[in-house]
Parts: sequence; C-alpha cells; structure tokens
Amino acid sequence: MASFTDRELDVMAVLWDRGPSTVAEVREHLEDQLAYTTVLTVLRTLETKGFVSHEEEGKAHRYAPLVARDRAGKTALGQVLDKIFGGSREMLLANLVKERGVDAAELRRLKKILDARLGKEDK
Amino acid sequence: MASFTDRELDVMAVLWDRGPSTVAEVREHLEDQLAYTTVLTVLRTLETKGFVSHEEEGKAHRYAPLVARDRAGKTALGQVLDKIFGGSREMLLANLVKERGVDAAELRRLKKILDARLGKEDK
DNA sequence: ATTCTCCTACTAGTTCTTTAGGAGATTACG
DNA sequence: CGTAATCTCCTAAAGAACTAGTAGGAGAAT
Repeated sequence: MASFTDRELDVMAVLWDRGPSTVAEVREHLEDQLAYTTVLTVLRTLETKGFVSHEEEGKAHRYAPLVARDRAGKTALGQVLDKIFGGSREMLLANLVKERGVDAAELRRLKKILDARLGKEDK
Repeated sequence: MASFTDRELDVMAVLWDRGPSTVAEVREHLEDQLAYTTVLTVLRTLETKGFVSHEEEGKAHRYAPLVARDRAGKTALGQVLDKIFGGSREMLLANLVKERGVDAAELRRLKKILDARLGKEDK
C-alpha cells in the first residue's frame, strides 16, 4: 500500500478519531493553522489516492476514511520495524516502553495483550 | 530531531546494520538499484543534515552514522504512535504482534522485556 | 606516458508535497 | 430580493525529494 505524507497523516488522524467529517471540521481539529482550501486540497489528494471517499451533505462534502487505522498502522509500523529496528520486535518494544512516561499500570496492560495472544498461539 | 526521508532511511539502515561503509558498499546493500552518484548524493545530504560523517580512506570516503538507531527509533516510533495509534501503546503493541508470524517464543521474549521494565518501575 | 578505472564534486531535471488564492455556485438571512 | 457567508473547483507556485549525468582527479595497468 502506498503510504501517507506527513500532512495527509494529520488529516487521516482526524478522520480516524472523529469519523466522517467535513472540511471545516477537519480544519478545526488540525493542530496547525491551515487555510480552508489547503485542507480541502489534502482531502482531495487523499481521495485521488483512494484513501478517503466523500458524500454530499447540503452544499458541503463529508469525507470518510476508506483505509482503517489498523491497516495503515500495519504498514507504517512494518516500515519502522524493518528499516529502523532491523526487524527486531524486541528492540522496538524496548524502545516503546523506555522512558516516555510509561507507568506500571500501562506495562501490565501491555503484558495482558501478549498473554491474550499467547493463549491463541497455544491452541 | 528532524527526521529522515524514505530514501535516507534506506541508507541509514545500511549504515546501522553494517557500520561505517563506503558509497559502493552502501549501494550494494540497498534493495533498490540506484546509480552510484545517487547513493553518493543521499549520503552527502545526510552529512549536510548532520546525520552521518565521513573519513577519507584511500581515494574513497567511508561514511559513519552519527545518529544512533535507538534515537532515530524513538522519533519515528513516537510519530507512528501519535499520528496513527492516537497515542495508544496498547493499540500499537496489538498491531505489532497481530499475524505477521509472531510465534510463542517471541511473545515470551517480549513479555520479558516488560517484566524487566516493571522491575525498575517498582523501585 | 597514455589509457582505464574508481572516486568525489557539481549541476540539473522531474516529480511530489505543501500551501493557498481567486472564480463561481449555493445556501442563509435580513 | 440582495448581500453575506460558505463551499467546491481550478490553478499555481515554492520548496523538498529523488535521481542521475558530466567533469575532473588520482591511482593502477599496459
């Protein structure tokens, strides 16, 4: 799958968080202050690439993500895993929980995820 | 920290894997078939950005990474974490171990990493 | 010494990314 | 109805990214 540019990712993040949104809504939820038409252009680019679709809603368009966050994550994470961590999940995980304020409760939640996965594996 | 472009990352990956390398060596280890001068250009760009340095070796230059894989990983992973997984480490981890051929042994190794981290946390 | 090979330095073209202005349509409202 | 607000569409321009050619130097080979 072709991947997103930085700005496209900003926009996708809003759609993933909020669900289908209009240009104005996306614009409001972006951190950077961009012109209305800029946001529109990004959305149209994303549509050309097949990552979002839109429906008319009054005179405006409401854009919906076509690619699931999960799927995009798989690609992006795979790239980081391969290119930076040389394919080592251990290295990646160690990095993920190093400093960056991860508390014990979170670590336990993470362990649970692995346990759940181990359960499936054993069967 | 400013981050790498896709191609720059390919090159950094080679340097991280192999250690200090000449242009020809980097070129050999890249998946994509690129012209010699192209690889050279990427390395010089990386040098301008301060991510690698070089030493003369005969008539050639040997390029060494100045940025540790770990440090680059932190940045890249942080971006994926924030933008795609909305800051949720759980989501990220779940994605990391979903399908993509992770066996039980690996899952246990990953748990160990978390345990080690939990040990530190308790103190 | 001339030719060949390998290397860097410089230059450059093409495409992608990011940003946004202006035109014109449509809706909202007084 | 007329004016303001809002929206899409088209256009474009600046900058970044990617690729690679050409020039020229230094050493090896014949």
